[in-house]
Amino acid sequence: MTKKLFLLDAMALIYRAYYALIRNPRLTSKGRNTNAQFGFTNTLFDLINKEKPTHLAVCFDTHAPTERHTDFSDYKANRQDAPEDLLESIPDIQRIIRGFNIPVVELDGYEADDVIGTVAWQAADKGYDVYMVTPDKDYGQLLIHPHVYIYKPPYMGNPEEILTAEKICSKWDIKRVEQVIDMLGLMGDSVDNIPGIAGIGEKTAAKLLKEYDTLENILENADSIKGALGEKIRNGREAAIMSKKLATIITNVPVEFHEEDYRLKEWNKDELVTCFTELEFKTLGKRILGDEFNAFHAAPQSIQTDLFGNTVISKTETPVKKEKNIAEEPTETAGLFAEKNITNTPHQYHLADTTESIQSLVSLLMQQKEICFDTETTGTDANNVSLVGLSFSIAPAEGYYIPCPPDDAATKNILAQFAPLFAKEDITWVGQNLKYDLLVLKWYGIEIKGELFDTMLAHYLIEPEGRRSMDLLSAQYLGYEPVPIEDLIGKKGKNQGNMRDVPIEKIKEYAAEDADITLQLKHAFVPLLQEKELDSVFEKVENPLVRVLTDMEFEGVKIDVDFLSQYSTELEKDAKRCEENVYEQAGVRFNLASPKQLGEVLFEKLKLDPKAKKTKTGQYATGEDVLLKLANQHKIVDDILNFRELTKLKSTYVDALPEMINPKTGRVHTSYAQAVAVTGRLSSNNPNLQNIPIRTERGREIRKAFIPREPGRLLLSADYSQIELRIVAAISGDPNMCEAFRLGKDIHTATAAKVYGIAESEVTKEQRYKAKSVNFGIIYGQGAFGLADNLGISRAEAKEIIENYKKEFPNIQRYMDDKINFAKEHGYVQTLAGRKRWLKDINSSNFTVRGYAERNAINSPIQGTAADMIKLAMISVHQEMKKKSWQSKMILQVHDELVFDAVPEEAEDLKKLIIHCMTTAMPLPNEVPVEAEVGQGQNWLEAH
DNA sequence: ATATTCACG
DNA sequence: ACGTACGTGAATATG
Repeated sequence: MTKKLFLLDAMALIYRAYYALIRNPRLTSKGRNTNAQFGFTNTLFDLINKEKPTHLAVCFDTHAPTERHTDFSDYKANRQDAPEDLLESIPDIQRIIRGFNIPVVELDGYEADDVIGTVAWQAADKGYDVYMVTPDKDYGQLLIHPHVYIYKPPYMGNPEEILTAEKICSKWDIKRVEQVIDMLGLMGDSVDNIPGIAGIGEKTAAKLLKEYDTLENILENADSIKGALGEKIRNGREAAIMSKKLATIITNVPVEFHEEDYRLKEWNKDELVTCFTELEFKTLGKRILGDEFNAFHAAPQSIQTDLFGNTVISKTETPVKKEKNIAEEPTETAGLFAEKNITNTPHQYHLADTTESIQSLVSLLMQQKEICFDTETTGTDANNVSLVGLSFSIAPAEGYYIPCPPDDAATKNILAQFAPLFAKEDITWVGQNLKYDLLVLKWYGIEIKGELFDTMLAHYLIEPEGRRSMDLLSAQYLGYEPVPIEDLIGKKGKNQGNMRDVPIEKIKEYAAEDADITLQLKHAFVPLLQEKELDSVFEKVENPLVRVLTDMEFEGVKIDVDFLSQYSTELEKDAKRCEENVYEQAGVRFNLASPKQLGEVLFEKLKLDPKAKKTKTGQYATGEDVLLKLANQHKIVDDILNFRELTKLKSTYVDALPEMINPKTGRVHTSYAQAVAVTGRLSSNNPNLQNIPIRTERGREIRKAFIPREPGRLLLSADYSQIELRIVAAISGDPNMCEAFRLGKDIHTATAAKVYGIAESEVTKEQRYKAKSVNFGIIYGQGAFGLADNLGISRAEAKEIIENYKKEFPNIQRYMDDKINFAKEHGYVQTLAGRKRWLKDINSSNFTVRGYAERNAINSPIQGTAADMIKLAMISVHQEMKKKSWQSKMILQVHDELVFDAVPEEAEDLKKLIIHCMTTAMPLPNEVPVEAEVGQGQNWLEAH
C-alpha cells in the first residue's frame, strides 16, 4: 500500500474558513466567533475520513519576517491585518491539532509554502504520495516532482479536487509546471502584492511563454517583441525578475521529514472533548467523537390519524427548537462546512387538494388565533407571478399544502374557499417576508385582515447585519436544515426551473415545511425581541410598515415612455460626440467605458499627473474625484466626464426604466427591501427608485418622466428639511444648534457665522458651502483629512474649521464621544425608537477597523432615527388615507421624501395630512422642530 | 464573481 | 506607516 502524506497550509485554510462564514458567524453563547476553529476542524476531519492519509502534518507561517520581506518591502504589503477573532482562533486550532495528535511544522524565516515544498519533495523521494492541502494556486510549481499533488478542499459548492501537473498545465495553459513561476513573474499576484509586469495578465503571459518558454528568454528577446506589449515588457524587466523570485517557493529549507513523527496516531480524546465543549461544537463534536462526546437517543414512534382521517406514522417527539440559546450552534447550510448530519425533521404534512379537504382545513384554521402561511409562486417578482400553492402551519411539525392550478380563474375559486378566513380579524398571520405573500394575494384581489407577524423583520431587528434565508434561520435558531429550494427548482440562473413543473408531492414537503419552520421561528424570536428590548420598534415601526409598503409596491408609478425614448436619442448623440472628442484628443480609439483602458490612455499615453492614484488591484483610478483633479491638465477630461454622465444616465435610467414597466398596470413597481440596510433605512430595487438623478441639469430631466397615473391627477412630493442635522441637534442638545433650528434659521449659514465668528449677514457663499460640508461631515464622523479632500482646502484650514466648529457646538463633540463610549461599553448603539446596531469591532486594536466602527457609532443613531421617523409617518399617513378611503396613493419613499399620486379634489387635505403626519410622527427632544415641505406638479421634478 | 464607477439620501 | 465620510443599488468591464 502506498503511503499517503497530507500537508496542510494552516493559515490559508483558516482564513478561508473564517471568511467563508463571515456573513453568518458561528458564535458561542458568550459571543466568541469560532468560524475559523469550526471550519478548520471540519476540513481536517473530512479529510482524514475521506482520504485516509497514513501521514499528516499541519504547517504554519511564523511571525518572523522572511527573506521575501527583507528583499522586497512591498511583499504582502497590501494585505490587511487579520481580524482579531481570527487571530484569537489560532491557539484553539493548535490545541485541536494536538488533540488529533498531529505534528505542527513551522520555521522562523520561512513561509508555510517553503516548509511544505521542502517536506513534500523529501517525502516524495522516499516513495510517498504527497498531497498539499491548500487553495493557493502558487503551489503548482511544486508539482514538478512526480507523486506530489495539490489537494483543494471543497469550496463554494465545488467538491474537493486533486490537482495534478497536467491539470495545472491545462488550467494555466502552459507546457510544464516549472512555468508557474514564470507566469507569476509576468502577471504578478495581487493577493501577495507581487507586481509582475504592468498590463500583462494571465492570457498574455501564457501566450508569451508558449513562444519563449521562460521568463528569462522573454526578457532576452524583449527587443524583438513589437508594439505596446514589447514596450510593457521592456519597462517591466526589473519587476518581472523580482516577481519571479518572490513567487518561487524555497524547497531546501532546514527541515527534515521524519516518517514516524508524521504518522497518524491515536487521538487525545480528552483534549478534543474539552476543546469542543469549550467551543460549543455540539454536532461536530458528536460527528468526530461519536457517542463518547454526546449520547444520542432516537424518539419513539407512534401511530396517529391526521385531519383527513389518514393514518400517519411519525415520531411523537417533534424536534422543535432547542432549549434557548439562539447563537449557540448556528449550523451553516450554504457554506462549505455544513454539518451534513442534520436532516429532515419528523413531521406531518398534509395535502388539501379537494373541495372537501379544503373545507375541513378552513374550518380547522378558523378556530386558530395564530396561523403561519406561505405562498409558492412561479417566480420572485411578486407583481408578476402566478400562484402555485399555499401552505399553512398552526403547530410545530405540522403543515398543510393547497396546490393551485395554472388557470387564474380556478385559483381564484380555490382562494374563494378561504374568504372567511382571510376576512377574520382576530388572527395573527405569521410569515417570512409577508410583503411578498400579501402582494401576490393582492393581485388575486385578496386582502388579508387580521394582525401580522413577519419573522424576517423580527430577525432584522435582532440581527441587522445577518442573512435571513430560511435555510440559515432554521439551522441557526431551530437546529435543523429544511429542504433547500434548489432541490425543487435547481440553482439560480437562467436554467432555473419553475415551481409549476415540480411534482405536487415534492412542493408539499417543501412548502409546508416553510410554514412550519416560520411558525417555530416566530416563537424563537418573540422572547428575543423582548430580551433585547426590540419589541416596541418591531410592533410600532417595522411590522405595521409591511402593509404600507405592500400597497405602495402594488400601486407603482407611471413613466412617460415617449419622453424617455426621445431623451435617450439625445443622450446617445451627445455621448457619441464626447466619445469622438476623446478619441481625437487621445490620438487612439479604445473602449472609453473601460476604466482600465482609460487609465492607460490618460496616464501612459498622455502622461497626465505622474503620481496618479492606483486602485487596489493596481489599476489607475479614474473616478470622478481623480478626473476633476486632472481637469486643468488636459481638455480631454471634460469630455470624459461628460461621456460618463451621459452614458450613466442613458443606461441606468433612461433606457432601463421603460423596460421595467409592468404590462398589467403600465407602471413601474419598485420593490422595497425592509430588512437590508443595517441602519434601518429602506432600500429600493428592481428598479431602484431611490437614486433617480437630481443633482445635475441633465440628470434632473429624468424626473420629468415620473408622472401621475392618469391625466388630471397630480404628483405630490413632501420632504423633511435637514432632518438628520435636526436629529443631531436634538439628541446632543447642543444649545447653539438647537437654537438655530428653533429660530428657523438657515442652518448652514448659522453654522458658518459661528465657525467664522461673524454675523450671519456677512457669511459668504463660500463660507456657507464650507459650513455645509462640515455639517454633513459631522454626521458621518469625518476628520480633517476628509474635509480637506472634500473641499479642496489645506488640511490645516480644515483642521481649524473643525476645531472652531467643536468649540461653537460643544455638545456635538460630546455626542460623538458619548456614542463611541456607549458602544464600547455596551457593544451597540441605538436610535430614538430603540432600533439597535451592534458594533463588534468597536474595541478592536486595529486602528482602521475600530475607526470604521466608531464612525458607525456616530452615524447609525442619526441615520437610523431619521429612518424610524419617516417610517412612522408613512404608517400614519397610510392609515389616515385608508380611513378616509381616499383615491390618492402613496407611491414612493426616498429616505426623507414621500411621493404621492393624488387626485386634485383630495390634494389640499392630503397635503395637510402629510405635513401633519411627517412633523408629528416622532417629536424630537429639546424642542427641536421637525419641518417638512410639500410641493405638487405634473411630474416629479415639478413637484419638488 | 469581483472590481470600479456613479446615481441618490 | 496606515487610511482617512455613512448608507444603499445598478451598469459595465474583466476574470
